[in-house]
Amino acid sequence: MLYRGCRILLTLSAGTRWAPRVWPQLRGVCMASTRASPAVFRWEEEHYEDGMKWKFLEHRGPYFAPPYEPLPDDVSFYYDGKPVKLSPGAEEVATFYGKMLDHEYTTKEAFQKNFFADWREQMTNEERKLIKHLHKCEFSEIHKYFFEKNEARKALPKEEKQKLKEETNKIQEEYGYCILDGHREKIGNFKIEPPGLFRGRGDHPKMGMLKLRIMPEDVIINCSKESKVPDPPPGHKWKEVRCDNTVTWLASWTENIQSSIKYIMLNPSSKLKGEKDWQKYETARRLKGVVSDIRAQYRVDWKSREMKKRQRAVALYFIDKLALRAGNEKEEGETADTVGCCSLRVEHIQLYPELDGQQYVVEFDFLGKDSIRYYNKVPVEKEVFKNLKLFMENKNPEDDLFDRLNTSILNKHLQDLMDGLTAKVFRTYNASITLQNQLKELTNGEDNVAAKILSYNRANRAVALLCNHQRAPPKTFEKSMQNLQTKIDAKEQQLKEAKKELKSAKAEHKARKSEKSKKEMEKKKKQVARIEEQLMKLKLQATDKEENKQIALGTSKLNYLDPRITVAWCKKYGVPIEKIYNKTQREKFAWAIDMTSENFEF
DNA sequence: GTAGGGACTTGGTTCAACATTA
DNA sequence: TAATGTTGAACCAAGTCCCTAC
Repeated sequence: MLYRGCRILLTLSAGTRWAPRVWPQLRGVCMASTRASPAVFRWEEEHYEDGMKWKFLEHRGPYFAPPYEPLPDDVSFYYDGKPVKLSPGAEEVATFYGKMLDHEYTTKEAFQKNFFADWREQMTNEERKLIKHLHKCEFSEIHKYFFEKNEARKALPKEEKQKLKEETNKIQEEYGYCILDGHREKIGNFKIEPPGLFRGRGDHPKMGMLKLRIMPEDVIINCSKESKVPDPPPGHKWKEVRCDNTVTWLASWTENIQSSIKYIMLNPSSKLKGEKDWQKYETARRLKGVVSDIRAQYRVDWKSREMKKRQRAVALYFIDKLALRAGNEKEEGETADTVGCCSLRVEHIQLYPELDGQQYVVEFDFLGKDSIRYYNKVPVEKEVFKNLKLFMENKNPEDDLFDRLNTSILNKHLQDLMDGLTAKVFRTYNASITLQNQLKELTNGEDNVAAKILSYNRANRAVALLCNHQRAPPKTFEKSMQNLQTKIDAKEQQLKEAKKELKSAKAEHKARKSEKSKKEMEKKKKQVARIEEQLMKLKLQATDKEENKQIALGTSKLNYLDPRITVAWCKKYGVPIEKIYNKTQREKFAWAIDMTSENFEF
């Protein structure tokens, strides 16, 4: 077994390029390949005790949001038609609302109500006495001011923009990296979230509430004892400086909306995150080995005498077959009303003994994570159908479907079936195995690269569909589809003409049989072939786009698909990895790109 | 078993940068 | 060169799962 922290020393031999960046526990698997890397890394012999994530951690602390800049005098807020100069605190909150005026949020009652209540808390006594109704408030000048400011920024001359960019880069350089066990690692989110109005998704009861400004006094710093503790901004102090090497965060604070903790953590390209990711897929691969036993077991459990067991078995069947999320309980009234498998309610499913020629159909209709609708009609086994009927007996629509089950019970059971198994592993496993199977099915080795990429995207799409990863169709979708069609039409016309020219060149050659006429004919032939290829590329592009309209591929690519499947596929079929993974994705999956051969099997 | 806190992953939207077209 | 379309990165909300205290 490979282990953390074994020594790796890479040297360059003549003829090789830079050695690959290698993580300790990947030793032996990845030595074969090389890839461009800015440096040769040497990992010292490190022994990490149980639960220890690092030995040395040093960083600059978080980057704070810029302070509030008051509005210029010629920009006014109006109440009941009269201009009112607000106190800085109240004015800042007013600008949060004013900026959002053209957003749908501000039309929602809950948003308005929450905003107004929190805004009034920031007002002075006099302001509170005066400003009593939101509908008498006029933010349009504020809105206009920020809109124009934004436009002006966009219209800045090149040099000015360049200057701004350099400043951003400087901040990134200074705050965006840390030193972890001797290596400079990129931080994911080094900026503290600026104050604003909370934008909860779906029907969130807290939307519009004021997200307070975070001060250094709210922030806990985590770094090692031997490191230089980051300086708080002048005149300020940290809430606490601690040294906890059993966690991976560099800084944290508690936000005021849900009083949950927010963290500053490393970028996915870091060793720490990469190792965890790799581990995740290894767990999913272990599930592959036992999944048939587990499936056999839950089928048996459908007939158990214990109601609890039956519910557990049916829920697990859904999680396995439909890739549903676990479905933790949520505090009522604190968040949008969304559910996952274990928290499904009677009202979320409909049973049809027969539907559209199929038997035992279950219709799911509920809001899942991020209030994304899950709608699906699924034929199920007779036993499942009977059980569901039983679970629903004598219940109200708003009652829990699985009243004897929760995620903790389910996960405890799964832990007994396989070490490290939890509900979400099924999603990872089913997503990855689907990709692998679809790629096998859809890829044609004879195809050109463009067609292979379409096949890949189709396989990716099958996974996104399984996981219900949706997106709002892009605003420009119809138009860009039209543009593409125009291009296709033009290309077809071009092809028609080229074919005509070829035909006459052929006739010409038949008549003359000269070297020159032959050359001319060959030239036309090549031209036709070229245009045909271009046309096919465009058509593939159009198909791809159409099929992608409402489906988001990114989430599965980033979180569910074992990158080694993709890397192996690229190698096997000669598709450059850059065609599938962009720069960020290649950085995140560097471990997989390094270690995977074309023979990899998930 | 259950409530609540804590750490970490997953997720869609928005914004900015880049590429292409008019 | 400006306008427009496309892609990638940033953002931060919303999940999962684990642990502890009762």
